[in-house]
Amino acid sequence: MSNPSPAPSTFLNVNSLRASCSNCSMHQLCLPMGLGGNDMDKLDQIIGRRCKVPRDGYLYRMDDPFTNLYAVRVGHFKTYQINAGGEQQITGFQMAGELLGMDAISTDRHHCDAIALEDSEVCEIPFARLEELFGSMPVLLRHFHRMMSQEITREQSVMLLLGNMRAEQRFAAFLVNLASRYTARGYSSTSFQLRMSREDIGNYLGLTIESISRLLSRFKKQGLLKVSNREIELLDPATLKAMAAGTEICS
Amino acid sequence: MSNPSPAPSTFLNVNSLRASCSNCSMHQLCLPMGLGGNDMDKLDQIIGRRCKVPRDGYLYRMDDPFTNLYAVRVGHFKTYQINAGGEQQITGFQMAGELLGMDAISTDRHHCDAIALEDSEVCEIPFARLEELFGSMPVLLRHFHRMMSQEITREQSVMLLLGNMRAEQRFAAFLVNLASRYTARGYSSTSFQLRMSREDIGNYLGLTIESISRLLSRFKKQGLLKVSNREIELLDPATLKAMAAGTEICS
DNA sequence: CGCCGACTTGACATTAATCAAATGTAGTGG
DNA sequence: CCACTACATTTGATTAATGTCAAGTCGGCG
Repeated sequence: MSNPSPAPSTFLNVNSLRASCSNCSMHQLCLPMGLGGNDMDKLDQIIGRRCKVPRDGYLYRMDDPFTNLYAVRVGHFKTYQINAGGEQQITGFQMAGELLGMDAISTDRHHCDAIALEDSEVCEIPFARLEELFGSMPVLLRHFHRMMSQEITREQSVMLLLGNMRAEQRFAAFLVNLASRYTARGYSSTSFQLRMSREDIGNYLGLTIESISRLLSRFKKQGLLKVSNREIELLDPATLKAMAAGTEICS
Repeated sequence: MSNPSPAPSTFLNVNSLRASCSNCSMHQLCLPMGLGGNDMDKLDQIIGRRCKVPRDGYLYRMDDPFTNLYAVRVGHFKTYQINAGGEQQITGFQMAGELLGMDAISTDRHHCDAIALEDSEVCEIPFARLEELFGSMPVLLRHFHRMMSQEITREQSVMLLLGNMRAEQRFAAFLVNLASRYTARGYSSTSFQLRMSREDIGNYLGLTIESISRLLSRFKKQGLLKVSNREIELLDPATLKAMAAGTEICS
């Protein structure tokens, strides 16, 4: 519930390097997926600065005017909403190759805060210029639609998680989801570091920090994983997957 | 949890009338919003059949191949997900002027079931043909992006609701949301009929049918609303809004 | 009239939240 | 290297919110 209130001064630490999709290791997962060399060049030309965001720095804040989408190049982010009563809900954790800011298109203002979980880098994508490209680059447009659609289905999965799953199941689903995203990026699917605090995990999953801590202890005792601070090793991914899917035999 | 299992035979009851945006009362809320007469005609030309879907009939089912988006012309729908363990989560209730099927773009298969809550009508929008229009109709494309983005923000609000709100707050938010959508459609914001069962409401809000029933009784006793079967009259919308926002003084 | 499904209400159980310590960890300065 | 602080995490005891189970009631329809 309590907001960490990172220093608001650290907005964007601009790096004069221009971003380039062609030589970015994430281009198979990110916006330029499937583009030919020619189209890739055109996209490169509109992509703006490559920006560094320090740990706990804001990438953007709720109600900021919307001008850019951001693609995560390095690092991790969290996005969260706050309502009038001060209740906060983390709506996602974003990693390299994922797009931030699509929720702002509908009103031209950002609907959430985005904060870096570690020192990170993003590519700035001026949305107006991206729209100009759409007319002549159907492959780009199609992939952009897929990315928005994917965000919709991701959120639907979270709705299922928050609306119908027990604590244990939520947490298993969370771990399995992280594992699969790291796999897609060429990292180990069983060993990784949590970039977010227990509190952030709990907030995202609709649970308290104490519940997360207890679940970690229990999973460890059950031999499902090893944990040391934020370092995680999944010892029994199959059982975790079954728990997440709700198909585990008994409990 | 238990699925009503509507007759799967009632897929689409085709009506030979062609849909037309120009004379549809929903065009200010729906996909053609803001289009000039010329563009509207072009959109009309690609829009396929106008389809009737009987109450409890499926508009589409999970894993069906994706070819069309659907705009609700008349009636109401619900969409829901089911996971491997059989857990079900209603992800939305759609009314006239709202678009169904955007979650299918990412994989070319529908990610949820869509069922009519009453006898309804939709306009079929062949997505491949819509994409062809995007190149030459930037206004249409922009509005389509707004609609997808709006769906993302809607789902984020539901995440906040499911992750952080108490039962009472969730239900107030649900009622207030319905009221505002009816207002936007020119209907009363204080008197309307619930098109969905208590069970559906509970499922959507992550609560049980008993909780919904008790909340209705309590709100009635507190003078916040009148209820008779599915007929609702909001007597104190201001307090309901404050409850939904989490800004109500005490409880 | 009587049945059926949808809803309501009550009694009780359970899950996860809350409250309260205790412990661990990282960073800082001596 | 160590003491010290601030903060994050773990663990335990208790409570509160909501779920579960079990009757009942209501309304519509054949």
